[in-house]
Amino acid sequence: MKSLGKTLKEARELIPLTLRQVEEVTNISNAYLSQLEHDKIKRPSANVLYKLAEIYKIELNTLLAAAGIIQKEGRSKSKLLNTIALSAEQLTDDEEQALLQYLKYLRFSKKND
Amino acid sequence: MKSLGKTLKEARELIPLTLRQVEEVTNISNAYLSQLEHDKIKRPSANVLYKLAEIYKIELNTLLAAAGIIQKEGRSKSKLLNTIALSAEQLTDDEEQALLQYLKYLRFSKKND
DNA sequence: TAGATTTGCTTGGTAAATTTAGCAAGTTTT
DNA sequence: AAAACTTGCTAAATTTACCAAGCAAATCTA
Repeated sequence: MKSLGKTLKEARELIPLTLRQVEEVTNISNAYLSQLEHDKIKRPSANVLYKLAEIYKIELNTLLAAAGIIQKEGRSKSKLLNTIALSAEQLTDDEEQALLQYLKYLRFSKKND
Repeated sequence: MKSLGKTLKEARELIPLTLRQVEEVTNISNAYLSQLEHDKIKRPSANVLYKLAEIYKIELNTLLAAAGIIQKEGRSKSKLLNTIALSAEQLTDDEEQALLQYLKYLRFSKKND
């Protein structure tokens, strides 16, 4: 299971945002964000986790699971997939098509091995 | 909107359980539980909220709302993005990583044009 | 090439979360 | 009726989340 810090850092870099940009939106200091990403914080407040889930466009359950608070993800396979899907919101139509094409390619090449 | 403390106290008395019984199950001290029920705690950890939602058999969202962390419900995704997420469910972890890499590449090339 | 900005990070301090200890009012037991 | 236990509560002590300030490496600018 990926740690909370790693989960947060991946989500942030995927968008991508700097620590200070996240600070500006969430009012969570960049210092604290850095500590979170290095797993220095054991029990962050629900407030913080929710704000980050919101800005990173990932499910709160994903963060709760990464933080070891809940065990299983419900039924959606992985949190990375939510990350992929939702962060794709900022892509242009062309880029979205390209991503779909690439997905098709992945699945196709899978069939022939 | 009912306060977090009132929500917790009502839920506990409905079962019913004493503060010390809840403490035994959750490892949250009865002293702290009492403070929670009197709204002395502004930002409880996600850990605490989740454990209490579990033992009281109420939705975590209910507690988050009572704590003023979330307001409403509803998450809207575009259909195309759902397609992406659903298709990606059949991928292996390696393929998932490849997709992530490709998304990053799309983002990156977008930044420099 | 040097100054200015940006970025992630660490350190030190403070306010707030959480626990320990213990009290007062009830309830049970003998 | 008084030990003995239970229950909710609070003050004090401890731990930790969270922030302000500032540093070093990287990147940008002139």
